[in-house]
Parts: sequence; structure tokens; C-alpha cells
Amino acid sequence: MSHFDESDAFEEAAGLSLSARAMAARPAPYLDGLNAPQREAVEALNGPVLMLAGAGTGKTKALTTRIAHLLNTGTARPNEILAVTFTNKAAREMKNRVWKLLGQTVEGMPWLGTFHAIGVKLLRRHAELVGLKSNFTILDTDDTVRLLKQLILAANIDEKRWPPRMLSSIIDSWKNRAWTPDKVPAEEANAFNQRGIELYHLYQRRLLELNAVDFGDLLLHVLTIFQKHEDVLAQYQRWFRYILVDEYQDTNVAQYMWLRLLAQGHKNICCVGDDDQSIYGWRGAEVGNILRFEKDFPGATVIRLEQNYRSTPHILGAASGVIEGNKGRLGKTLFTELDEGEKVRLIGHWDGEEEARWIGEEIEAMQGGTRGLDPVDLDGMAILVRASHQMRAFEDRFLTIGLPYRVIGGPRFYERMEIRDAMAYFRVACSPDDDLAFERIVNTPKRGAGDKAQQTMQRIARGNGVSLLEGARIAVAQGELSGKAKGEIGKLVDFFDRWHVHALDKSYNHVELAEIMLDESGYTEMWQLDKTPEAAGRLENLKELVKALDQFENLQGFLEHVALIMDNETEGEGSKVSIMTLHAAKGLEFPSVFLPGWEDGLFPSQRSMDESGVKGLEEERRLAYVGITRAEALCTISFAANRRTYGQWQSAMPSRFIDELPEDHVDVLTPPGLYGGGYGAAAPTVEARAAEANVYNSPGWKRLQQRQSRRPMSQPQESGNTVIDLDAISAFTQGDRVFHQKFGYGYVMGIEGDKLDIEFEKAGAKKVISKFIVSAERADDVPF
DNA sequence: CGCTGCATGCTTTTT
DNA sequence: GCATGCAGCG
Repeated sequence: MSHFDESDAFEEAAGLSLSARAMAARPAPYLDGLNAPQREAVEALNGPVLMLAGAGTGKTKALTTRIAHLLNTGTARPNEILAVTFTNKAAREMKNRVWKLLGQTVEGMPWLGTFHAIGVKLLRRHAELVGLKSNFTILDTDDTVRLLKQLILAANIDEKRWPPRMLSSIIDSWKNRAWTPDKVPAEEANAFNQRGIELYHLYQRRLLELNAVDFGDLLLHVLTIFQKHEDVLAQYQRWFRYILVDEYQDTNVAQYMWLRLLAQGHKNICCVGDDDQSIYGWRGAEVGNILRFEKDFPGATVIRLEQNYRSTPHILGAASGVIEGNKGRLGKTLFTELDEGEKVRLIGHWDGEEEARWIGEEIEAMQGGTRGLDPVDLDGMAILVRASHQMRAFEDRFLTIGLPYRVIGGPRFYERMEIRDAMAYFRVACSPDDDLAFERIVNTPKRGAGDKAQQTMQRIARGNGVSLLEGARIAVAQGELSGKAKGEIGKLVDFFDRWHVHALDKSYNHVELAEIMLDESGYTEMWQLDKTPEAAGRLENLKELVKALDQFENLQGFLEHVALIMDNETEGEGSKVSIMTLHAAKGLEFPSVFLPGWEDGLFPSQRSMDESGVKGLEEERRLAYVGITRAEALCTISFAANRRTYGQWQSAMPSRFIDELPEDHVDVLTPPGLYGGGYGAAAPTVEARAAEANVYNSPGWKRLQQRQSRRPMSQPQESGNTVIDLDAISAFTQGDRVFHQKFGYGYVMGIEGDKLDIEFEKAGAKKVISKFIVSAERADDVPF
């Protein structure tokens, strides 16, 4: 039974060591292309090393060259190096680059991968130590949420008060901090969370029953094993003689503890990170891990990579100006030898649609070369947004004008409904006791098994201590199911019996078997009969899924892959503009970058600031830094005065980060005369246009901005208690005549918390945050 | 049991 | 504005 085709990575070593030794003492031409600190980082092989590598300073180069050097000098064999990354993409790239540096000599680096992928490998070997079987299933977020929902309902808890999603993220955050259910500290166990901890216990117990783990468990279980079984830990401490960690600033507590345990003996650990690019705090990442490094590994060599090879001085200057607003940085001074280049361009727009239209036009112009710049290929351009819903405006616009684009990190292939359904069939065929998978498809396509029938099966399964599939079998045999369900479920059970046998005996190859399953189950037919517009695409996706299976040995191997590798590299042919979130853009670079949506509330995100106060704001600022530093030659920042959110028009102020851009590096573009008409009846007023065009330069705006920054809006707030801005509340009542900087005069029609519904005389009805409003009499105090 | 129509709440970011 | 979830009906 090969649930994972890793053979034995350690035994493999024997063969590989030959090639490693053969390479020993070879010349090292790869060292030539390095600058001094990079070279130092590569050559300091022994002992703890902390590499602080700013954006674009050749961090991956240093890291991969270091691996190459370890191998080339015969210091370590491929299997003795543990190299962890956060994304599969980074792992892949690292592998490729090591290969390139050394030629094709090195066959495998079995322990180069993401924390999660390595966690799976380790956990499969020692599953029994935490009460699992080594063929455990890996649940994704969707499975997790469904499971929690069942537990919540079973515990008679109000689903509204404890939404499964929320519980899922709380449990995940506990796991990130390496808290098993009994280790959740008392201060978390307030009245509200007491139930949460109970549910966490129940959840973990249920996972063991299901022989399943979630993402967090992949790390946490391994950590538990290391902590409780000294012999196992000692074994790995010996095996992993050299440890390398990429994107160290993104490690969470559990990962940190994991690394520290493994490195304890020899202390040959090299961590690479940039505190200014720490953008995963919300996922439990602890920038503090960087700061702790020197404490935990005294005498560590600290190397700073500060020469930037990517961006022009203007771009770098703008990015530095913004990030300087953060306190407590380790501090790096990036420099570059590149030519000055273009300033960062800044432009404001009336609304989000216009922003998309303008960017579309700019992109088309840049393709042909504009303002004396060389033409830029579409592949060299990217639009980086704060939140994925912003992507829509661009997709709409680009579809209209026929501009090819690619969305990176959008709704992923493996998260699509039809793919998950199909995989649920595969899962049950491979592991008949995968209840979650069975439950997912028991009535898809419709088999007449609704709530009642499903409850019956559940009850029987629980009563007999068997899987749901067995429960279904018994229910059929005992005639406990009604008319249609009885026959259909009976058939389904028979099918699964057959498929399971085939999955084991390989009388069909797994691709054929997958097709048979989808056909016999009626799943394909279900979509063929579906006349909705999506149906065709879904069938297409199913075909693609079957095609993807071909690259794997068997179904298990495929399922394993999918569980961990949720990314879909749609290597579409042809040149395309990329649209993605700022988070997804980390590590990438483009000649020309657009950063739209720089409005307070959107970016920095209001939610982030409300939930995490100054810490949240600083993380947002790092996101801004990451965004700007993605650009090589040209960076264009924009904001819109109005944007549709939840179907309602909302106005917003330009982002505070815009004011933090050093003026020397910024070129404020005046919007071209785009307002000539075509906006329908609600054409912007003269005032609105004027305000909009000058919004960045106007003294009034500056003053308003300053006044705001003195307000306690970015103070950390007690979670759960919204601090009410008394100023704002008491300032207005219904019917007041008021003035807004952009919309002019109007009357207050309604009040909702700190938001006012205002009927503006010229700009129409708007919902506006009260701090942007003054009473009409005081309008003179706020000059344009 | 399953469908339709209405109400609700939601948008950060992801291995 | 959209997707999801629920109540009520056939």
C-alpha cells in the first residue's frame, strides 16, 4: 500500500551520497556572481545564520546558492538538508534553481518543501504516536467547516452565535500558537470561549475517529511527537544536519518551536527573512520570531542584504518613505545602482469603474511604449489589489475592451464545487470510511436522500460504530429508507464496493476508474442535463481533472497532492496582464505595477485596523511596501473617491499611505478630461471634480488629513466593544444641513452609528462617515 | 423531498 | 450585489 510515494527518503540517501561525494571539492563558479554579503551568507555553512534580506536583494539566489554550496563541497548530502518554504511555488523554484546551479546531478532533495508538505511526510511515518493511522485524510477548510457545523448543532449551540467559520478560524489560530485543546491558556477561556474550547476538544476527538487531520494538525501533531518522544526527535536531529528556512518572518509559533527543536543539537540553521515584508500576522505569523533568533541562538551570524537589484531609486525611495512610518523595525537601508528612472505616479479617480477604465488605457498605451519608455509586454504588467473583490472591476473592464488578463489566486480549481464533488467520490473509493466525503456526495446527484434519510444513516452508523457507508448499507438492508432513496442508495453502496476493489486491485488504471466512477454514479450526467450556463464549464473542468490524474501513479497519490497543493498554475499561453492580491504578489516582480484602491478603509483595511489597532495598521503598511517594491521600472498608485460596496455607493478618503509617500519620488498626474459626460444624470458636480483633481495637493485635504491623524482611529480597541465616537454622534441630527468636502451641501436623512445618510444637493444620496462631514455653518472652516 | 422565493450578511489576506 | 440559507409550498 503506497499512500505516499516517498519510498524511504533516508534509505535513498545511500545512492545519492555517491554523487554528492563525487562533486566534492569541485570548483564553485556559482560563487562569482554574488556580492560580498551574499557570498558571506553562502559560505557561513556552520552555526546559526540570520539573513535579513530586503526586497529584491537576491535572497532566493543566496539561499539556493547556499544549498548548492553545501552539496558541492560535500558538506551535506541532499537528504540531510531540511529546507522549508511557505508556498509550493517557492519550493518548486528553489528546486529548479539548485538544479541549475549544479547541473542535473542532484536527483532529489526529499526534504525541500513547504512546512505542511514536510509535516505530512513526518506524520505519515509516526501517525500511530498521536492515535492516527498512517493513511489519514487531510481535510481542507471546507471539510473542516462542515464538520464543525455538525458538532455545533449536535452540542445544541446556536449556529448564529457560533458560526462554524468563525470557530474554525479560532481553532486554527490556537493551533498556530501550538495550543492543543488542554493547553489553551486560561485567559482565552473567557465566558465566550469556554464553549469554543469544549468544541475544540470535541473536534479533535472527532478528527481522530475519522482518521483525519486539518492543516494545523500537520504541524501540531508533529510538534507533539517531537515533544513527547525524545528518541524520534533525536533521530531527526541527527538526520537533518542542515536546516534552511525561507520567509522566516512568516513563521508562526508552532513552526518556530518545530524548527528550534530540530536545530537544538547542531544549530546549523539558516533563516532568511525580512521583517518589513511580514504580512501574515493574521494567520499567526510572529515577526517576533526574527527578533528572538539571536536570543535563542546566541552567537548567530547576522547578515544584511541591502543592495536592491530590482527597482529604480524613485520606486525604492517611495517604498522606504512609507515603511519608515513603522516602529520597531530591524532597519535596513536599501540602495541600488540603477538609474533614477520614473517617479511613482499617483492619480485620483471619480469612482472605481473609472479607475479600471484608466488603467486599461494605460496598459494599452504601455504596450506600445509611452512617455519615452520602452514598450512593456503584458506579462510584465500587474495590478495588485488589497482585497479580491476589487478584481471584479478590472475583469469587467478588460473583458469589454478585450485585454487579455490572468487572475492569480482567484477561485481555485480544486475548490470548485464539481471538482470537490468528484474528488469526494475518489476519496470514498480509496478510503470507504471517509465519512465527510461520503456525506458530500450521498445525495449528489439527487438520490432521494434528503435530511431524513441522511439522519437515519448517521444514526445507524453511530449506533453500530461503523462508517457512514456501512450505515447506509445496513439502512438499505433493514428497509429503513423510503422508496426512491432505498433503491438509489443501495445502488450507490454496491458501486462503491466495486470501485473500492478496483482501486485496490488495479484491474483498471486509475484514470479509467475515475471516468467510470463519474459516469456510473450519474455525476457527469447530472451536469449534462443541467441547462444553466455554468454547466458546460463544469464538465470542462471535470475533463481537466481526469486529465490531471494521468500524471499520478494512483488515486491516493493524486488526492494527497491535491490536499496540499491547492495552487493552480494556469500557465495560459499568450501574454496577459496579471491581476492578484498584494499577498499573492509577494516574491514576484514586474516592470510595471498598478496599485489601485488606495483609500482609507479599503487600504489600509478598516477591519484590520479595528481588530488589531496599530499592529494592524503597520501590517497594512508593510503590504504597501511589498506592493511598491514589486515594481522594477514603473509604479502607478491610484485611488477613487467613490466605490460601490455591498451594492451601495460609498465615498472614501485617499489612503493615509498616500500622504506618506515622499513628494520627491512622486509624480501627481492630473486626471485627463474624462468627465465630459457619459456618466448619465448623476454627472459629477463642478465642486466634486475640482476636489477630486486637487485632492492630493489641496491644503484643505492636508489639514483634514492631519486632523484625522490626531483622532484615535487607529488605537487598539477592546474586541467586541466598539468605541463610539461621541464627537461624531452628538454632532448631527436628522435634517441638519451639512457640508462634505467632495459632495458639497446636503441634508442628513438618517444616522446609522457613525455613518450618515445624506441627500446631497448636487451629488445625490450618499452614505458618508460622519467624521468627513461638517455642519453647513462651519463649512468655511474647511477650505477646498 | 425538493424547489422556489425571500431575507440576510458579507469582503481582507491563505498553507 | 451576490451568494448562501431558510421557510413555505407543491
